[in-house]
Amino acid sequence: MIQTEDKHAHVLVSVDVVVLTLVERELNVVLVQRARAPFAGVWALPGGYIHADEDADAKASAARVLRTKAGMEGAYLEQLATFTGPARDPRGWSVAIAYCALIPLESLPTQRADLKVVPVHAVGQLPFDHAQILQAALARVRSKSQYSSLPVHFCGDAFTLPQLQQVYESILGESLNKVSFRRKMDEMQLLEPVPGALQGGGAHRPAQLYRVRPAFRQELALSTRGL
Amino acid sequence: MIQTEDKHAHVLVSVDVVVLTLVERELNVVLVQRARAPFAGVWALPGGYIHADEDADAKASAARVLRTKAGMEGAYLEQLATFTGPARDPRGWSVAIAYCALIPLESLPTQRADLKVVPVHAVGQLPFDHAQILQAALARVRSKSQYSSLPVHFCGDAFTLPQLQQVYESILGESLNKVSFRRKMDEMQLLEPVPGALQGGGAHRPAQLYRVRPAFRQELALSTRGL
DNA sequence: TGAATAGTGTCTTTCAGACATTATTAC
DNA sequence: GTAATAATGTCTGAAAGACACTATTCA
Repeated sequence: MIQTEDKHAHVLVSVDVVVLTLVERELNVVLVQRARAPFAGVWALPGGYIHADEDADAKASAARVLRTKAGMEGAYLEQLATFTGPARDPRGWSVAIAYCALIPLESLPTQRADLKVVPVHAVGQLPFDHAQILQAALARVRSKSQYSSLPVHFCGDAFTLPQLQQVYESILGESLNKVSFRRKMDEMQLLEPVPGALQGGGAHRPAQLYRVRPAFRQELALSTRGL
Repeated sequence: MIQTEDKHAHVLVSVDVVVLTLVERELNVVLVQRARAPFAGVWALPGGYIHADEDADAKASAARVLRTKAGMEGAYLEQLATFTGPARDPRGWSVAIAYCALIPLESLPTQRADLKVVPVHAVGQLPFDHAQILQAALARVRSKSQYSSLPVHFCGDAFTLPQLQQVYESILGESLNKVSFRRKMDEMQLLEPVPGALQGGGAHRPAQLYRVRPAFRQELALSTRGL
């Protein structure tokens, strides 16, 4: 490394992940108890340093943080924004590359004392600028849910259209027109029926089960005019 | 700084800025000639290191880079995304916080030999991953122009509605319905007429001049259903 | 007066939401 | 059959686009 670079080039860089899930129609966020200073013992967003020797990029760092600090695999991950400045971390000028993860409740590990799932409206104080990062994640998810397939990542492998509509309604905080919702889902060509699979169990007509088409497992589908 | 942090915490961090402007209805990008290695003498996106001792955050770093390396003040700036990995910079694992700047052509400095303005379709090879960053900026600008006031930042202080419509059409690459366009501009409450100011000069009816309302000089206005 | 573009009124088409109807299950 | 929800057909109102017409300037 050339000497003249060192003056400015290197600042503290970490990744922080806002893991969101739906619990009883409410957005919840996953917090972990910090193992070390600063803020040892405090509940915070899962985060960690970039490991230049093993991470292919910051997204890989975020995935590794989820795996090692929250025992979580396979969540949908997208970069949110990067938060910077001298005040956000007591150790000095720092950079946090924030990611947003969406995961079905069933895929969260259970029985971990260092993990908790909290309704987003009931999250109290958070260390660093994690409250601001959480707000940015919520704004992003609510905004993208208006015109994209993002919310399917809160569902498991197979789900019914009424279930998916309820997921959208929970995120957007408003009820949606059933006919319009189905028209839009159809237009996006996001889903395919699971052949012969119906979800019964109630005293009523069973619903067709659907799954996300392979093309949209990693990519989002967009609807031109919203919803 | 605690010893155990140093192993992972510090990686090379810079900001890169995609400065876009409209030249004769074409999106153009500002390139600067790099003064030093790596890629000394090569045309690239303006970029530089974060100065932890003087920058309030990465956005301030980006503004400083524009000021010092491109002689540019007052451009609209928004964070684009952060690009990371071991391969993007020959010096090793690095982080580039990319910003997107929009500026009217008239506000660009002239007569600078180390600056050039290139149509985005005619940009050749770029060093680092700057081609990818440029593509991300173009996708962002084109996408946001479909439903927001973003394109007004390509216009100067006062402009006519036909001029603004042409700016939108240039970015989106399609012609827009005049009546609908004006309805949308009206709904967004983005503009106010400059009292008594008309733009004449042609052999036809002169057009009313408008300016962006103060509330939207930094914030974007959004249109619910696009355009 | 004619050519050119600005600005507006109005009709048509398209799309989203409301409502109603049929389908299928458990009891 | 009755109750309950799934799934779909159809009508209505709102919004976007097409088109035409008026307004204002210069030559």
